[in-house]
Amino acid sequence: MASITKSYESRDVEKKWYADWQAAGCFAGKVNPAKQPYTIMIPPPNVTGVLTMGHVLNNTLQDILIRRARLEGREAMWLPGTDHAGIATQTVVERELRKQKVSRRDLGREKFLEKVWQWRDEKGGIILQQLQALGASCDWDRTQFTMDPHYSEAVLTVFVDLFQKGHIYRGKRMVNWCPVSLTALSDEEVIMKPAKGFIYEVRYERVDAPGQFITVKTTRPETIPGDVAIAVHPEDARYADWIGKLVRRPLGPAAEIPIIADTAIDREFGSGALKVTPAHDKVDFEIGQRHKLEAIDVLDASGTLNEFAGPELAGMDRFAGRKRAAELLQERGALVKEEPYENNVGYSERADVPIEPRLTWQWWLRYPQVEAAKAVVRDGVIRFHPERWSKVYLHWLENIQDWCISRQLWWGHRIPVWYRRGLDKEQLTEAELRDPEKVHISLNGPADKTDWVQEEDVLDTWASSWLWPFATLGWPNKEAMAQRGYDYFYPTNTLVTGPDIIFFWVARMIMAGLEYTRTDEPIERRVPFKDVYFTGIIRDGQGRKMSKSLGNSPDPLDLIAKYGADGLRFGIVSIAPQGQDIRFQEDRIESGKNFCNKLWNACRFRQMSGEMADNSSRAAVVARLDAAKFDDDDHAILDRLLATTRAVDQAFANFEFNTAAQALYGFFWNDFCDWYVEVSKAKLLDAEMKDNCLAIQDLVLRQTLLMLHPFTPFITEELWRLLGYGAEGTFLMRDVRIEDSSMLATDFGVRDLRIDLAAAAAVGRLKTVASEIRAFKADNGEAAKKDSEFVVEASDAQWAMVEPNLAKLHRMMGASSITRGTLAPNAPVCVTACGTWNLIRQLQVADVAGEKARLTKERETLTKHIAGTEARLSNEVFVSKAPLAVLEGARKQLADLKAKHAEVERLLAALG
RNA sequence: GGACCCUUAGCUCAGUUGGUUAGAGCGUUUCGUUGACAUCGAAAAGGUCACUGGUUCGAGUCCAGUAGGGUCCACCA
Repeated sequence: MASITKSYESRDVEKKWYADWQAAGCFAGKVNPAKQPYTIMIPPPNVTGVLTMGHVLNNTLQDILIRRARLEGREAMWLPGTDHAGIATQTVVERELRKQKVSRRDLGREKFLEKVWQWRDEKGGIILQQLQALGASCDWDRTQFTMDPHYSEAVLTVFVDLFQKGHIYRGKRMVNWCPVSLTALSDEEVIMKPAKGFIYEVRYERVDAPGQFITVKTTRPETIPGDVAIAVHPEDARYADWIGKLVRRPLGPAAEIPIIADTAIDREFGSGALKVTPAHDKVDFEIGQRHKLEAIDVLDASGTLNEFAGPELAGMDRFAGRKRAAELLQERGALVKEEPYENNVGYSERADVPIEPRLTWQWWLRYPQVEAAKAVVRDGVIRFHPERWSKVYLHWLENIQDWCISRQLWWGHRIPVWYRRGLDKEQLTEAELRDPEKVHISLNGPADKTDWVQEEDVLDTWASSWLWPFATLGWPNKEAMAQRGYDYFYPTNTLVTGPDIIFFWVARMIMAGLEYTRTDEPIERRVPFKDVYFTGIIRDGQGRKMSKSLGNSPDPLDLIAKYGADGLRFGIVSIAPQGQDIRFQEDRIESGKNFCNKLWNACRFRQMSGEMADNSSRAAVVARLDAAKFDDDDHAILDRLLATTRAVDQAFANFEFNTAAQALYGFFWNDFCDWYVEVSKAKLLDAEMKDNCLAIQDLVLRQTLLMLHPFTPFITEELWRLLGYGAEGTFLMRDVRIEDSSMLATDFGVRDLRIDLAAAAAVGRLKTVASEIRAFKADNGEAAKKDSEFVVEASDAQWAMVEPNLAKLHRMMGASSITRGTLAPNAPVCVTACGTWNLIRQLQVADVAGEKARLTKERETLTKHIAGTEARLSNEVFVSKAPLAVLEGARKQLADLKAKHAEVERLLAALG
């Protein structure tokens, strides 16, 4: 067996095992009726994406779940893939083309799409390779792309179906228009941001009464040429005699526009009058509809003012136009006031420019299954972790708006609608849209394509990714479904994602799942997943969101090189409490690495401590335990092993991964390494004790590696092999079943190894005493290592706790001798639960005053605690109401405190 | 305007049915290289758990309110 090196070098280990796992097909999920399936669908990253810290957290958690499920004997399948990410990808490729001074329109649609595909094949999906460096155990043979042929078929099938069911319609409506991407966006893609600007007070002169003005407040004077009315509240007394009169539009082509009354007007705002510009504001548009007003569009698609804005403004960008408009108004005496103003402006999520409300023809979806989608979350068929996100989810569904699913892009699923050639599609009525003579809607298009013209628009990317949980399993193609195990793997078990896409993706997947899967079966079989775990957002040291533009996100690959994939994984998970945002700290990643090194060295120590015995199975290790040789420490460590196993089981059940990681960290580092391994050093010198002690170490290490494997897969696989737990050709990740706490306990029962809890408690006391003595030594300027002489004045009961552990205690306390006797005069003294310890020095320093001060201080502390405890115990209501355990704990504590207090008193008296 | 979250040690944060003297990591200080590990060990200092009330024998934990920070939703020009 290879010997273990002095420190853990992650790089080679990671490379080797990942390749071996893949070669052995360890990641493949296969239909296996004998096993229970466990499925996760990766949230498909954008095909343009590169690995961020957010991905690291999210995918580490998925890998933890999937690896744990594998160890628990389930058929685990984690399906990877990428999303075609319409706008993002198209933008990237267009940017590259621009470097060559080519625009997509120069190329034309077909050629451009060829370029995009070429880009995807060459540079897309890097992120999936990066995930491999992280150790992600995805079933790579199943990798999906949302524009794979069969996936596209699913997307278009759903479109056609929803159209036929009447959920999809075409309508000319106000949309969020991105003047940079030149496409409509859904409400979810618009981010409201406070924007600093100006608000302008503009006056409009009455036609029938020159010299009389009505003023309005606006932040967008450049749209005044598009004004078609001024609206006031019908009950606003100030304007009662204005309604129905005409005023002159102060900018743009000359026009006289009416004063109208509408209840949408807020009388409190500004002057209580609103300029109505139906083409450029949602509210105005609605007012326009109600009053049958014309909508004058003064902007073109890219946000440039057009001829309807008048010759003074035409051709100007909207922001330049705003400034110019204010100047023109000023010149004409129409500008009453201009003051700085901050308001909320909608920005395009992708292009990060203010969106323009724009009136266009778009395709819309009335969501299906809204009520059912609410019910499954409300009723707990799908559980959210943390639960509070369900409120956010339900609130959105309560106020759901139709979804604008068309995008004026080329990269995406082209809408499967064909118009009869020569038809003006802008003029189609709802009835004509459903007339097969005029409009053809199908998967494959009309037979005679020359007679028809296909819709130019593509579908919103989310209108493909909402089918992810089942389209990836072959839906709707029966053959593909059978081949990919749809029946077996759907519904999936857990979705791990960020709360930021709860509307974009989570809610929509639930609706799609309910609409398209197993409609005749129970609801539990139709939902796309059972548990949704929402991660926190990773922030930088200053609490800012990590983003490319801020450059505050470390490159995970650098972190992997520096700390190892396992170190990174363990570090990030241990600082990620459920559902809380995470402030990234590199030192936590470092401590993940250090933990790996600790694990490595503990195993190294085991290997150096004695011949490796039969570790080939749990039973083999357990068979090597010898109950007759158990001492207190053996009981204590097995007790802690059981407790830790239980804690980890529980943490997994509750999706509390940081709790599990911390439990493992604390157990392994403090209980095992700092105590058990240290006391082992004395035992290993004793031939009688050695074999049993090593068997215990082997058992603890085995169980620890199993529990840690989902968190730190590489190092655990390596050590598993090095310590002989698994044979060549087998893998911890695939061929081993993890024991839960009850299985472990049963094992002990079979071997008649009842864990002695009193012994475990005794070790706890001994630890405390060791710690007290070490502190005592430090207080007295004695080096921890230095061989100190102790004389202990102890009762028989106290000495009985010390004597059997003398060998260990010598080592743990740095003592050359520990003898029972009477206290020496003038020697520093320490009162413990195991007697009063005297430190005998080579050079007696009679610091009576200092010793007295120390003991007096200790007595004060004790007195205070005694008083507190006595007060509680003398409270009758406490005694009658508190549970027995609490009561007894308090009594025991009081007795201990009093004994200690008496001893300190005695020592003080002796000092005089 | 509505909803949710956060406020605990110098820093970043745990603290899941209320229960002894509130924890961890990092940082700081002191001591330590005995063959697992200096990516380490031993120890120390450091907190009126944001504030004010309330419920309770008992509150960091439950309730109400206040202050500060954050997030999401919302058509105030």
